[in-house]
Amino acid sequence: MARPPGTDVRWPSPPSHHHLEVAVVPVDPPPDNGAAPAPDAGDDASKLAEIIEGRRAKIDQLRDAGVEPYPVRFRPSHTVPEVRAAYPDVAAGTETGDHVTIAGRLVAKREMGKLRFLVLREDGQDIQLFCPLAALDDDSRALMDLLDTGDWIGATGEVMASKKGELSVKPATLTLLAKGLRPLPDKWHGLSDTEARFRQRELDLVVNDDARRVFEVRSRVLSALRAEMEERGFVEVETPMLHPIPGGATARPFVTHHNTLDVDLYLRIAPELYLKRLIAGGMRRVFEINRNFRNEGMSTRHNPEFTMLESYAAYDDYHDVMELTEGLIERAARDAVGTTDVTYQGRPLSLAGPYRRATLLELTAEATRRPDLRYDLDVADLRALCDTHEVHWEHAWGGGKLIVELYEKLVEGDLWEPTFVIDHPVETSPLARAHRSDPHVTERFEVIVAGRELGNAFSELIDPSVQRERFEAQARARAAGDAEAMVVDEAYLRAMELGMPPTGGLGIGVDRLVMFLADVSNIRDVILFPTLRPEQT
RNA sequence: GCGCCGCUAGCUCAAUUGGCAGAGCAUCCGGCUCUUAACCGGCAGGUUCUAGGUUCAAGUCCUAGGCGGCGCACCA
Repeated sequence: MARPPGTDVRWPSPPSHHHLEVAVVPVDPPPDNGAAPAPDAGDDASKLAEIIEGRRAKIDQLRDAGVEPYPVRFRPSHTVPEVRAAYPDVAAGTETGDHVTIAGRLVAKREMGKLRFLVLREDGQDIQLFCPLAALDDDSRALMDLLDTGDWIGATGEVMASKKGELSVKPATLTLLAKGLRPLPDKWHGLSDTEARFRQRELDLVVNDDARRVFEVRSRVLSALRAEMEERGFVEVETPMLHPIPGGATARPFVTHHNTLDVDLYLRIAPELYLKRLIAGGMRRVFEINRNFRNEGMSTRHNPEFTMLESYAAYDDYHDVMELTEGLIERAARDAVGTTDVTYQGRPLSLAGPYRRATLLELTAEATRRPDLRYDLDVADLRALCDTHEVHWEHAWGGGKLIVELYEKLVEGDLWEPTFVIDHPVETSPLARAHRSDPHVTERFEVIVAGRELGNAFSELIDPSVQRERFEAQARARAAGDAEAMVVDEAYLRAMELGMPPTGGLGIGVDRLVMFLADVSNIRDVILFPTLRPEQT
C-alpha cells in the first residue's frame, strides 16, 4: 500500500486504505500481555466477533502455558507433497517406521474422543494427522485442545496408513506455528462469492483448488515465455513504467505526478517506443514482460493493469514474427498444460501452428459479400456498407478505419482457431511500416484466438521522416478531440534518426493467453488481485 | 457509460399472494480410539447491503444510492 515518497497516483483517486474501523461490538483486549490491539474483530457481526474473541482467549491460554503462538522459525523435513509422493502406497493399517516433520494449515478436525484426525494442507495438498492422544507428548496434548481450523501447525511423527488406507502421519509432537483468528469458509461448499474471491484472494487460495490451479498455470506460462525467448536469443530488459508522455499505443493513460521534478508523468500504456530505442542502440533482440496501464473500460477481458510480452528483433519482418508467435504460444501451451490441444469454454481449440493467415481485407470482403472491397473505394460507399451492417462510423474516418470497423464487428468474433489477420490499413497503424507491395496497408498482423485479439505485431516503421508524418497526423487527430491519439515523441524520433535496423515487433497479452490455457472466461480469474472499487463500510 | 441479475448468520443457501427470519456446515458445551462432508445430543449466533417511502404488517413492493456478476459499448 505504501507508495514511495514523492509519488502520488492521482487517477483514480487514491483509495482510502485506512478507513476507520468502528468497533460496534466491544471486544475485550487480551489482559495485559502486550498483544497487538484487535485489528477489526468488532465489525457489526457478533458471531464473527465471538469466534475471534474465542481464539484470542486461546492465545492467552497458550501464552499462560508458555507457548508462543507466533514463533519465529520452523524446520520441516518434508513438504506435504513430498511425503505424499514418497509414500504412494502404504498398505492400510501399517506403520512405516519412518519419521517426518511436516507443516501446513489445519483445514479440518474430526474428533472421536481420545482419537483425533487432523487434516494438514500445504501447497494445495492434504495429509491426515492420525492422533491418538496417548501418542502425543504432554505439551502437544494440551495444544490439541486449543487448535482451530485455520491455524498453521507443525507435526513430527511416523508415516503410516490408517485402517481405511489413508496415508497419515502419527505425531508425537505438535507445534503451533501461527494461530489463526478468523474462521475458514465452509469446508464443503468453499468460497463461491465472486467478490469475496477477488477481494480476499488468500481465502480463495486456501479453499478453492481451482484458484491455485489457475495461478500455477499462469506461473508456468510466464516461465515458458521467458525460456522460449531466451532460447531464441532475446535479452530480457526493463524499461520505464513512468513516461513523460504516453506512447506506443492508442489508449488513455493514468496520470501521476512527481513532486521533486514537479512534472506530470504517465503510467505506461506500452513499452514499445523504449524497446525500439534499444534496437536503435544496437541491442539486437530484446523483450520485456511487464505491466501496462490503460485508463479505459473494464470488462471480463480488460483489467486496467495487464501484463504484456513485447519483443523486438532486428532484421526480422512480420513473417518472422508470425513464426515466433506460433513458437511462443505452442511452448506456453505445452509447458503449462502439456498439450496444444486444449478445450476452451467447452469447445476444442488447437494452438498448434502454423496458423491460418488471411488479410483483413479479404476476410472483411468475404463477410460483407463484397469481393470488390478496397481501401480506396469511395468513402460514401464504405459508409453505406457500414450502415448496412449496423456499424457505427464517424465523418473523420477514412476508408481504412471504416473497413477495420466492419472487420471487428463482422469477422473477429467468429475466428475461433488461431488466425493471423494480416495487413491492417495505414490509417489505424501509426507505428507499422507500409507494406512492401501495397501502399494502403502496413505489414502488420493481429493473432486472433477464440474470437479475441491475443497479440499484435508488425514490421516496424524505421524511416524517421515517415514516422514524424504519422505522429503529426496523430497529433492532429488528438487536437481534433481523439483522446486516445498519440502525441509526437521527439526522443523516439531522435533515436530513429540515429538509425534503426529493420525490425520485427510483437506484443502478446499474457493474461489472455493464460485465460485460454486455464480455461477461464473472466480476466479477473487470472489476475491475483484484480482492480475493484475500494471496499466501503 | 447503458441494460439485466444478485446481495439474508463466519461460509453455502431457504423463507408461498407482503404475515413470527430458517437450515446445513463452522463456532461453543457434552459423548465417542479408524474418521475422512465423521457421527450423536445440546446451546448460541441476524442492522436481511444502505437510506427513504407505501402498508396494520416489508427479506419480499416503490424510489435513490452502494458493491459485485453478466451482456453491450470501448479496448489488448
